[in-house]
Amino acid sequence: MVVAMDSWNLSALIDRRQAPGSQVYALLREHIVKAHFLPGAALSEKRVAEELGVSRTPVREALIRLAEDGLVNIVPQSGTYVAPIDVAAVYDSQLIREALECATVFAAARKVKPEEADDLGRILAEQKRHLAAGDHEGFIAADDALHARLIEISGHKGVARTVQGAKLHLDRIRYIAGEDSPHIHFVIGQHEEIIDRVIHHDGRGARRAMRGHLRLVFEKLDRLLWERQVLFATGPRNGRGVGRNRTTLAAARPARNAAP
Amino acid sequence: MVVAMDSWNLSALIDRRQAPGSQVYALLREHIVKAHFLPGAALSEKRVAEELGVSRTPVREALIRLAEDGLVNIVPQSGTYVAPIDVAAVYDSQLIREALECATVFAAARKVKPEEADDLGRILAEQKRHLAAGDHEGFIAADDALHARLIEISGHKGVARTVQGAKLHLDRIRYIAGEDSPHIHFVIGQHEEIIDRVIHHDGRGARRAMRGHLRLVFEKLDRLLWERQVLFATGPRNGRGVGRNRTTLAAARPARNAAP
DNA sequence: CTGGGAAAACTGATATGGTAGTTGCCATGG
DNA sequence: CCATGGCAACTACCATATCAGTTTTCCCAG
Repeated sequence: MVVAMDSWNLSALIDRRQAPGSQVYALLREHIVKAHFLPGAALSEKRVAEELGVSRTPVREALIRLAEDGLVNIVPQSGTYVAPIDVAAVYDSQLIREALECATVFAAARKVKPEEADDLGRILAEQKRHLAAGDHEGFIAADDALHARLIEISGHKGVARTVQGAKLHLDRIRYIAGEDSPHIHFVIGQHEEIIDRVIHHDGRGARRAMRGHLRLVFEKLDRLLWERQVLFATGPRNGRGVGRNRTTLAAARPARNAAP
Repeated sequence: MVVAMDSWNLSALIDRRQAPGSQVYALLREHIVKAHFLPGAALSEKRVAEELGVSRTPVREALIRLAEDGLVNIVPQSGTYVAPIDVAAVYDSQLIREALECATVFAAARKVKPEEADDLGRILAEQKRHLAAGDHEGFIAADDALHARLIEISGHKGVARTVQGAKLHLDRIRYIAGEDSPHIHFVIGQHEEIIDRVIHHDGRGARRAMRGHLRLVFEKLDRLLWERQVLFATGPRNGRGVGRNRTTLAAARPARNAAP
């Protein structure tokens, strides 16, 4: 049976001095990506609103945004459920990330300026420091910062947003997988090579290094995806658990909204 | 002064049998992309709701989605305005589209199956027919269908969504530009080459052809972008027109929400 | 006629009430 | 014991009311 999940531990309450809307979205997204909310869990507007101490309106708006990100499925007049990890969506996300980060790093190698090169070195040093200190959280943050900075240097800052959206689905597995150490040092080395080639305006080399880097990172996630495949969704899912008794199979559903 | 734009001609009313929410979003998006709403125009929740005969709630939700697409700017406690055509965003969109369509067409050449090849030929024939008949609308539709089908064949159907999002900003200029004929025939020829290479499993060739195709299409838009640059926004914009009388310049604004 | 300031009339943001639709439980009949 | 019909409790969806902040307008003093 489904785990009760009675306690959501949403004690990190909303700061009423700021607009609750964006906060609710960010909070729920984090909980879903970090697998605090398991796939299939129901996210009732009413309950979330009560738990967070806000009205249902901002909660509803947050859920709509999450549905666009593909993190929840909104079934009209039925419920909103945390989306299963869609294997196809994960592969799509990997393709998107690889294509965009390779394209931007190529451009970055052309446009990079000396002070930006220094900045890259600084972020990498920081990441090494976090690795040595065993600060996993900081390591991840530095990793994100480095990749984002490379995109920014390419002059296509807006692309970072799209990459971020794709990364959501990759991060969901990443958090389920947990990070194991052996790959980590490879990551540092690869970052070094990418930055080195960018600094020396070697666009093709930087692109090749980036592609290798992203594929190595994905390799582990891909293995996990197959090992625990049964946990995830491969085709169109009906959101609810498998426990149906006798209702006609919900094949012909109204599908009034265009939820992805 | 700003053009009055008293008549919005939103006579295409909402079908109350379906969920209004998605309809409002689609309707507004179309009007913005097709430049029926000009950049800078104010989209008041109240007025749009009255004009469409629905409540303000679904309108608000639609505006939030449009803001995520970068088509409108929501300024808290002030108003929602059609976003100027951001030159940087257009270049970002072009990079995204090129990177993703090249990556997917490469994959499509590997995976394409005979019946899919036939399908591609059928779509192309249809496009030729529309060109001969001077059916511009149909021509565009077939163009979109062809590109979408290629992405689908690659096995990364979800990527189409991201491409569609990027294409929004390109389409905005496309509609302002209007299509002139000389390029059109090049387009057909390039489509032929892409399909031909995909069918013959020539991934690299298909990718090269796709890149050339997308760049040629963008070339004209790019020229227009520079010719009429003054009409668009290059930096952070304040949304409102220039007609301010005496209020202190809204530089230090609360900016409570994280609108892009 | 000009400048300033207060109030009214907007705006989006949030809260809440009512409605249509779906699901699941439970009594009922085979 | 199992299958079925229906009711009750849920859901998301939309409409409406209220709130807080901004902008505009307009009147009056100088």
